[in-house]
Amino acid sequence: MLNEAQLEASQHIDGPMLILAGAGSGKTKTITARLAYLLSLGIPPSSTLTLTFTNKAASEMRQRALDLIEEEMIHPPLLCTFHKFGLMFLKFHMQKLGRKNSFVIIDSDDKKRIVKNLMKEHKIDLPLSFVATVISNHKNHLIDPQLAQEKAEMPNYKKATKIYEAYEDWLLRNNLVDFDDLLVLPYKILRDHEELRKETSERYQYIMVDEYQDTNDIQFKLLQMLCDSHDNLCVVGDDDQSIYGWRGANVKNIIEFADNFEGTKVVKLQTNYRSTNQIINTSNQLIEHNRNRLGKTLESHVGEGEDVALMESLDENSEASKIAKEIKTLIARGESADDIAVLYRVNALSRSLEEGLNKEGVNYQLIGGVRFYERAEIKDIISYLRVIANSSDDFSFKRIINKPKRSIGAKTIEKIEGAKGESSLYDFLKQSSKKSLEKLTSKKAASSMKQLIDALELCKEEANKAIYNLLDVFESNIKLKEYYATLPDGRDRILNIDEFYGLLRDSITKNPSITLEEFLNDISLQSDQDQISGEQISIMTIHASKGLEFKHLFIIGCEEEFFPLLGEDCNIEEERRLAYVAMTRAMRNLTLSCVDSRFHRGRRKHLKKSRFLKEAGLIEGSFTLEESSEFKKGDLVKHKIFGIGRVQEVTKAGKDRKLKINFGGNKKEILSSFVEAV
DNA sequence: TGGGTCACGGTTTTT
DNA sequence: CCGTGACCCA
Repeated sequence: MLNEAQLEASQHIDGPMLILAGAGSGKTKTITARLAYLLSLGIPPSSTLTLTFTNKAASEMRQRALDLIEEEMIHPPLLCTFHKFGLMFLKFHMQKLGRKNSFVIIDSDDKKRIVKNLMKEHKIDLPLSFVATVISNHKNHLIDPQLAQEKAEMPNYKKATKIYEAYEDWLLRNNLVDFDDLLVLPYKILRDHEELRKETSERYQYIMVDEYQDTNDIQFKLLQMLCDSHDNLCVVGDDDQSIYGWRGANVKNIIEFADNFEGTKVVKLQTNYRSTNQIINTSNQLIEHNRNRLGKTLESHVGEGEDVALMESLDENSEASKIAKEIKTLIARGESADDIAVLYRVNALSRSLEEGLNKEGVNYQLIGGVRFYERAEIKDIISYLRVIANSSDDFSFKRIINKPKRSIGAKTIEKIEGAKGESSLYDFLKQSSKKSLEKLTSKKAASSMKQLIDALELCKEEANKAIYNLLDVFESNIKLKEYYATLPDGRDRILNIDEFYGLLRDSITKNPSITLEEFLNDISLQSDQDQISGEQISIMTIHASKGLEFKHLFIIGCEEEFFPLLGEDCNIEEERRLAYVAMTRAMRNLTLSCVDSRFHRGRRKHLKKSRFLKEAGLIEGSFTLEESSEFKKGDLVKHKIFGIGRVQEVTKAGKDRKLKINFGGNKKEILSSFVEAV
């Protein structure tokens, strides 16, 4: 049954609509109801498009929508993530950019490795994350390497844009695309092809977007293109739950939606069906400290429950053991394990928690962390498969050329790269005779390279004719499992490899006509939530908990520095939204936990309680950062002699504070009483 | 080429 | 603390 606002939203047909849906307000229910309503009016399923943030959200919605629809459908409505949509679009239209559609998607780990290699090659030494961000930002703002080069002023940016240029070139030559490309390239194609733009937007007459608060600039632009011939765009989101600013998500998209789309209908869903009064009140109190928001107050429909609990511990070990014990009690009481979760702000906190759970014998599953597809052995197999699917992929080829060991080291690769000219490593080796390779390198290396190519050729053949047998051919020719068996932690690795093989066989069974390329692209779009399955408690970062709910929830690490996580460019409002998201995952019991000290990066650190605890009304007291020191990191201050500078570090000095201040490159340590705020 | 030791630096979050 | 990369010797 839908409530009044939900019904109103679900029965709106034409024109733009913004659904402001608070946490637990039946957002998914409303969109799926709307989708079902549109179809019941006779709108063909194929002319709807629903875009989500994760695969899990997409499949959940698909299931729920199909449940609402009576008749069988030949073409179910298209429901997928933005990136998946981009991928499908590129498969059809990549040639419009003069590129092949047999490309393979690289993940962020690959991207980092490529950037790293390029930096080495160009003898540029900058932080990897900085360069990666510069590249991503430029791509997402449609600034090509040449323009970036012209615009860059600071030397570091100039250097970074050089890498940007080399990186784009590398992707192009190796027939690879990264995550950004999946959105940027479709946008460029639509922008430059009016006919196609018209055709595409006419095809998708009704577009819905979930989690709109986390869309970025390019997604917004892409949506504009898709709405070229109509304005039937319905977006759902909650500005208070925008937590991906660091990845380029722009809260403005949702805050200014009504300004961007004329005649927008706005519906607010403010009744919460998930959490008790206590949880909602605490969360509301917290989020009211944010200034940049549209403003809404959630009301609980569940009624009274237990108070939000605060757990204080001496250190991370006693925190973990207390939580493990409470969880054991809950389970003994008959609660189901999959109703219980523990959340943390940073992955680093999972270790002590895991130890505590293990000690108490609590089964858990860690969502995220070192991801399955990023394990070395899995990446190795993926690299093999990539080479089999796409012989231009030098990056993957270099990863596998000496794994298992074939006595092909850096020297040999260098020589081959020097000789190969324009063709890819693989093609070069394939075309060269053994004799000519022997002239280039050692006899041993030449013959093992030829052997490798022969084995891969066999795999290629098999992949094209009977993909199901590929793995057998692969294993008997490459013997990767045998190699891993010799390693110290070989047993786990073999298990992972078998699991991966199982996955591939599984998707072949589900879709017998799948190509290797399709399989590879599918797995790179997989997200962490896809692995959740019941009977174990879950532990994960707050980001990974987006969209989920748990009856009993613990949030650990509620200390200044860890949460809010205070870093270089800390966005305190986003941290607060993150806390809000975390708290509103809880249905019945919410426990916030903090410790006096925590062991981190080899040191024991003394910590203050999180300001969020105070803001949420859970503790009294006057110890927040603002009150304990007039100045904090990032503040602008003025000194009589040195002028204006920025605070970089605050340390205690008796009663006073010592500030490390950067006066335009000139760094000084000064007592806080000698400067004033600007 | 490959295996060993040692110094260093770093993760906040992810499609 | 841990993992990576640089460097050295067999």
